[in-house]
Amino acid sequence: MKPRLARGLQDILPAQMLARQRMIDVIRSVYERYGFVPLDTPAIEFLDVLSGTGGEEAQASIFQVANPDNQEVPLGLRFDLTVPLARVIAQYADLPRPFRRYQVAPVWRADKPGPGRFRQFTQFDLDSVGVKSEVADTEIIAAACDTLEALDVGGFRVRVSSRKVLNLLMPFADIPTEAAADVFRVLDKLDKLGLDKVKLELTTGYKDKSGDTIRGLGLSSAQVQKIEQFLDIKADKREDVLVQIKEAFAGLDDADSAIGELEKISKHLAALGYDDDRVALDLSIARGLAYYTGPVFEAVLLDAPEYGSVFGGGRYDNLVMRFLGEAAPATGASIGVDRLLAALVHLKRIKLVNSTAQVLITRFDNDLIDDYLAMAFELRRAGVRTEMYVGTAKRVGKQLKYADQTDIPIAIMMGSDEKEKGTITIKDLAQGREMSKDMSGHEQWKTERPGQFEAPRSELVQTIKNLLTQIEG
RNA sequence: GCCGGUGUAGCUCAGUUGGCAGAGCGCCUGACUGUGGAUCAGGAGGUCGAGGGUUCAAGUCCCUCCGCUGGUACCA
Repeated sequence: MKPRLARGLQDILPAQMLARQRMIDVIRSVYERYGFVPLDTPAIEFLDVLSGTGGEEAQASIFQVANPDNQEVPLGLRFDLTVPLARVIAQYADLPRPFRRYQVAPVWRADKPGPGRFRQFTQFDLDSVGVKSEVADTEIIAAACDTLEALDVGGFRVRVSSRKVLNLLMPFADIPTEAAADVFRVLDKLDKLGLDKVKLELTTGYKDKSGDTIRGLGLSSAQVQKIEQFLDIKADKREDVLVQIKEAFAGLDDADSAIGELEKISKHLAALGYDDDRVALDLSIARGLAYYTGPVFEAVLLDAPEYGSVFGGGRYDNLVMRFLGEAAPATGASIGVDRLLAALVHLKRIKLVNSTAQVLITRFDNDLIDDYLAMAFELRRAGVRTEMYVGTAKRVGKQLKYADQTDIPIAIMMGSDEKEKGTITIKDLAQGREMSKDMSGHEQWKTERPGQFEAPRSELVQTIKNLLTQIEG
């Protein structure tokens, strides 16, 4: 049997897993600071529970699971965390409302995999169910900002739009409402394709590089002109954008309430200190749009825009109705954990390391094994993450190399010399590596022993703790 | 899903009109029997993605499948 994985699946090896866990811990702590509570649901749901919203095409990208009890009732793997949340809301009538929950879990989509796009990936979701007010949307957007800041991602921008405001485009450009989904799907490509191609796709269509025919929507030039006018609505300041929107859509039905929503969110955010440089109003984001009903937003990293949206969400007031019959207003956001991690590694804002241990105790002399064990457990009991070398390499050189390869910063050595003196030899591997750059030959290396010093055995814990604070700054 | 590119050592890749399977880095061993770096000397490591076909002969040409990749469609 050849070891292999099915298409679009990946293993997450320790170095990446460690970075990812740290990321998840940070996100969780931000969400709990907002008072959100955790939820978990099974990976497997009834297929009809999953596929209700999207119709038949939606089913195409659901992984189906054979039902061992009844083949007539098929099962599937969840493709997001929002639909299971809607089911939970509808199923547990006595859950407190508002229900504000976070959930981090893998989801599956049987789409074509691409770079940074897998068939199993982990989402970290945050949702408020049962709140109609814009305050809930504001909190979600603020939490997105706080999360990105806590993750130290560098520059980012949250772009906020609104499904309701976008809907105004239809009467504004005199386009039938049935065409809305198609128009938005095309407009969503603006970033990727540029205005010229988008215009072609709105009207006559064109042939792309690979020779594929892109079907046009057949809009008139007057309609496209109106769309262009709409796309011209942009400004650095949220207030200026709001003024432009109001001007453009004055007099249209529902314009006041749609715009009012955005205005309130913008004002709340301003009061909290989330300024124009972090949160912008930008009508060019459409976010798939399928189940969104109100404000929508997404966040991009300014230094890695090619990674696309790393954080996105919006209001979806009708999703729960499917199960419940009554409306349950909801708003939320989702982080693509693996995509964000990939972007941060790319930006060198996360360093991948291969070990959890801070200290490696080398096995210098097998007769002293009990001394080594004693040191290891002394450090562990003091809270220092410690590994005693348990591999087969007898030579200390190899053991040090192992520490190097696994990114363990400190090595401890104790042979009979030290034992007699009551001391230990401590090596700061990173410092030694740094100092060795200026060394001429092996003799100097041997005599100077860079990054290495002796300390009394009795002061083991304190010495290591001091060195760790020094290293980890 | 559709159109194209690509697959050779752990990694990055070279490989001529079809004619003995290669390099750099990494890894292992030693110089250095109490020390990760550097230097030097050796060494291991490949069913050339898989299967089939053409040929005296296939990494090289042809077909099918799989993976990766660029574009496109989809993305609840």
